[in-house]
Amino acid sequence: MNDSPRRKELTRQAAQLFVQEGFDRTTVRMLAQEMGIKSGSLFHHFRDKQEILAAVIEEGTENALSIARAALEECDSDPEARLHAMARAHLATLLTDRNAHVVALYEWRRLDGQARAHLSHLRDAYEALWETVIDEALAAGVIQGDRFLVSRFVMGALNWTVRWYDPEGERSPEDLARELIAMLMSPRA
Amino acid sequence: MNDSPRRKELTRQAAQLFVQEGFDRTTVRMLAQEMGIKSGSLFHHFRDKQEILAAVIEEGTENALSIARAALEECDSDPEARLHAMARAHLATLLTDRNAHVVALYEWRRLDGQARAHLSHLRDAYEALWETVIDEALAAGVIQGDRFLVSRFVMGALNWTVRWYDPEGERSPEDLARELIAMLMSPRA
DNA sequence: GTCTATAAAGAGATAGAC
DNA sequence: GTCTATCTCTTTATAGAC
Repeated sequence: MNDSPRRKELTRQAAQLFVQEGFDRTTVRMLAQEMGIKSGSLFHHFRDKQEILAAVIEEGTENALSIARAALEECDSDPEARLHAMARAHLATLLTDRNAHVVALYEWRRLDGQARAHLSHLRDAYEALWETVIDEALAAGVIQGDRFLVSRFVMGALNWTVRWYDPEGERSPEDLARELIAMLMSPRA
Repeated sequence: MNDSPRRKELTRQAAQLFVQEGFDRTTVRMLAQEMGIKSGSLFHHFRDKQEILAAVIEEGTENALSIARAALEECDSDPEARLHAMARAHLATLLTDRNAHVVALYEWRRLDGQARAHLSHLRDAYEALWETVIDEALAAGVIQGDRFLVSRFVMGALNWTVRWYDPEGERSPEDLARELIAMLMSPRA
C-alpha cells in the first residue's frame, strides 16, 4: 500500500499482538484497539488482515537481515567470531526486539500464496547469509558436518528459544549465543 | 470423558487435521467430516473443541514418552548410543508418525489453563528423560556445556525439523539423528 | 450414536458521514 | 484519517427427533 511512518508504527503494534496471541486469534478489533483507533479505520491503512501479516513479516525479515549484515561487518574474518555474531544478532531480534522476527518465523504458514511468493526471496536471503557463515566455519574446520543440516539445526536451536527463554531469568541472549556456538565447536587441530 | 477405541481413533484423525491446518483454523465441521460424521455428533464424544486438543496432546506426549523409554531399554549404557536413541525416537514420532506429537509441541499454547495444568506433568516427564540422557553424556564427557541449555538447544534443533524436513527427500529421520549427535560430540579424550 | 436444525456470538470487511 | 453502523459469513455449541 505505502511506506509511511504511520503505517510502520501500526505494523509494529500489530507485531506485538501477533506474538502474544498468534495471528489467527488476533482480531481486527484487537488490532484497532492496540492502535488507538476503531476497527473500521484499520482498513484505511491495510487492505485486509492478510496485508497486515505480510507487512509484519516483511519488516521482521528485513530487520533481521540488516542487523545480521551489520553484525558481520563489525567482525574480522575469523569464522568463529562470525558464527558468534550471527547467533547474537539472531537472538537479539528474536528475544530482545521480541516482535516482527518472531512473527516471520512462527506465522509464515499463515501467509497466502501471493505474499509468500513476494517475501520468500527475503527469507531466502537471510538463510543464505547463515549458510555462507556456516560454510566459512566448515571450510576452516572449526565445525563439522553437512552444510544444509548444520544450518538448519543451528537455526532450529535458536528459533526454539522463543518457546522457553525467560527474559527475567539469569541468562542473557548473549549467554545463549556463546553457549550454542561453544557446543558446536570442534577441537582446535 | 472416556478412553474408548472409538475416541482414540477420532483423536488420531483430529491430530492429522491439527497438524495440517493448525488448531485455530481447524473447524469442528472439518473435524466431523474427517471422522465421517456431522458436526453435531462430534459433541457426543468430546465436550468441546478444547477437549479434542487436550486429547490429542495427551496422546502425543504419552506416545513420545513410551517410544523414548522403549528405545532406551534397547540400549546398553553407552551415553552416545543413548543420546542417539533419544534423537531417533524423537524424530520418529515427529516426522514418521507426523501427528499427535507435533500438535503437542506446536499447539501447546492453545490449551486452556486447566488442561495445561493437567498435562504439564507428562511434558515434564518427557523433558526430564531427555535431561537424564544429556546428563549422562555430560558426565561421560562425550558432550560439553550447560545441562539446561544443551537439552533445550538439542530439542529445539529436533523440533524445528518439522518446519523444513521433506519426507520425499533423500535424508531419513535416522540420518538427521545421526548428524545431529555427530555435530554435538566432543573429541574422545 | 447420529441426525437436522438452529441458536448465539464473533469474525472480517464495507459504506457513507464527518 | 477516523467514526458509527451494519452486512454477511462463519464459528462453536445445543436441542430434540430418530
